[in-house]
Amino acid sequence: MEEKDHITINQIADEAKVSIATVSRVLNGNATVSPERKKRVEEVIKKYNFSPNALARGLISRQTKTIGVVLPDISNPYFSSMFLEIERSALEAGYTLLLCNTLFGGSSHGIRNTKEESYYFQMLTDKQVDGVLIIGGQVDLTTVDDNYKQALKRLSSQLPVVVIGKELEDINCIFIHPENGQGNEELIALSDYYTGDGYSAINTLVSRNTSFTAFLAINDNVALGAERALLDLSIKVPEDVAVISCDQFLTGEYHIPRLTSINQHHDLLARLVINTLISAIKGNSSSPKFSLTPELVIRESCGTHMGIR
Amino acid sequence: MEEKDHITINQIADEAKVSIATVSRVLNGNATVSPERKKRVEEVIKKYNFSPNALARGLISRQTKTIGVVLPDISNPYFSSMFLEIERSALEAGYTLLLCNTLFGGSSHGIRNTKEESYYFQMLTDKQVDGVLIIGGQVDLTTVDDNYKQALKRLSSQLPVVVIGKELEDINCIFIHPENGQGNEELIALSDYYTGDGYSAINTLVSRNTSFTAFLAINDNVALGAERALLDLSIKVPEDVAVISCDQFLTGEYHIPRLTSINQHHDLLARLVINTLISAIKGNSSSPKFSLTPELVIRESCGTHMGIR
DNA sequence: TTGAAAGCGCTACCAG
DNA sequence: CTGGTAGCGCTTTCAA
Repeated sequence: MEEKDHITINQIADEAKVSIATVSRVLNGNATVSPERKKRVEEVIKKYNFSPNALARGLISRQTKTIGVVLPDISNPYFSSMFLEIERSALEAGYTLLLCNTLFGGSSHGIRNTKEESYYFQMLTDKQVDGVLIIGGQVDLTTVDDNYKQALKRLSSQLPVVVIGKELEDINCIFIHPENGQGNEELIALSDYYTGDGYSAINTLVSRNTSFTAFLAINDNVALGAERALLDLSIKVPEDVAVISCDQFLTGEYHIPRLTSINQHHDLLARLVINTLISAIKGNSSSPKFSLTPELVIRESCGTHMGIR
Repeated sequence: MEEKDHITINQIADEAKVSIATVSRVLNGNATVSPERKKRVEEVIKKYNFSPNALARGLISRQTKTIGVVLPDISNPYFSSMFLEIERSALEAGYTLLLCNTLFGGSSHGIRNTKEESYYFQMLTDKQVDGVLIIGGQVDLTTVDDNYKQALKRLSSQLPVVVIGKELEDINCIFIHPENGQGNEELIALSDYYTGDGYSAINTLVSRNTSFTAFLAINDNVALGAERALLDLSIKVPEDVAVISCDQFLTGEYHIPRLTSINQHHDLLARLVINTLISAIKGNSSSPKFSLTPELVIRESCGTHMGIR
């Protein structure tokens, strides 16, 4: 690409016949500048469509207005819907998001990254993000890898970190963990977030010769896989087995049969975590008190339209 | 958050008893440093786990190793699968991605951002990204908004931009546009990428009193909505109408009925565009020659398992 | 091979 | 209210 000329604060100052300090002042609007000079500067800024270099700014102000988001897989509706909510709140507060998919546990598309979490953590600190949001991944494991703990500990010793996941001892992050999976614990056979997992979960249950009349999936994808498996086994939904999901995506409404879901208010959770992080960035490091009451959204897949319950 | 001490190249230099220039040299490994000094510096770096500030680096080297990705909606499987592929290639080349969802046309979750494309473009240039990748959105419209064109023109006059979308005159981007929607043009009623669009498309077709025996959806979500609509109208899939999608996601395999799809090799497209952008960043601005031949993946929804074709 | 020093573009302090 | 100036942390000449 050919050399593009770029305008700096110096050229604006020159042309407006003021010092760069004055240009900086009108740019930031925090100090008082005389009306004439201000107008002159603003005109030149507009003329060249000047906008200050965020690197130089960040270097001195020590904030980049950028937040790192680390999650397993953005192609999973659970994470993408969270991400969109997070992005919206971040935007409102003037932040931009650096997204890192660790692809921990693989992805729905068979794509794998080779970097581990610590790589992303380092990169994010190098780029001087103002804070990091971690959604699931390693932290969801029963036993968390020691290297990961080390990396997370180091990360959180350098900047504010909010984690959606269960608390780890001796690590200075804000952990936010909505209570999932209460009730209906009779039969559990799930391992992951994907369609294939729902499919094999049903097969596992059936091969165990256990009998069940309801299936609670962690998300819509898993529910879809389960329904497919049930059909393949000639088990009818919802006559023989009711299927319930835990997502609240619009597609549930279009499923055949329409999916009954538990609304866990992911949107609220997303807003909660990003706002917590932003306020931590601003110096307020208290953990938020919250409670998100799950809510059942009844549709066909649990059998209510047939009078079954 | 309490003040975190941060280590700089100066402290490394002090402790290793060399100049900062020497530390910089071992950091970058481009100039020769005597073995003893090099070892000394490396030890101190390791001791403090030092990693250089990317802002300072970017300010002087004029590259941030960051790429902006602007797309309508990451919660749409088409975009998220592309994004994952893009991210993988970017990572391999040492780049990080700044993701911007314009939510142009709304999102599958009803979330809307209030910023328009030009806002993201400005932010990306401010943050000195090395290049920008634009996937769909405004560029997909029949008539592109003038403000958008202006913004895109300005953006591409400052840094390399690769666009997946149809070419716009007089704008210095690299446009890459896979040929979609060839054949089967008998009846078109689609407007967008979402499940609801598929649902209403079917209703539109039916209300027009047109008769059709096949429905080609732009993606799996639209196909799902169409199937639901057909069922609601007591039209059987695939007996009465065959449904075909253009995605290649794993969930298609689990649909009821299993979705017949056209594989358009989005993964290859993703790799193509990111590699094109990276090579443009490195100074090679030629448009790539390519052809992606779509491939039909036949499953139940088109009726083949019943001997229909 | 090495260190001193001049910036990258900006903010914020200091005098005036 | 204003301009000069000292850096932010780093890379890269330029001499030695």
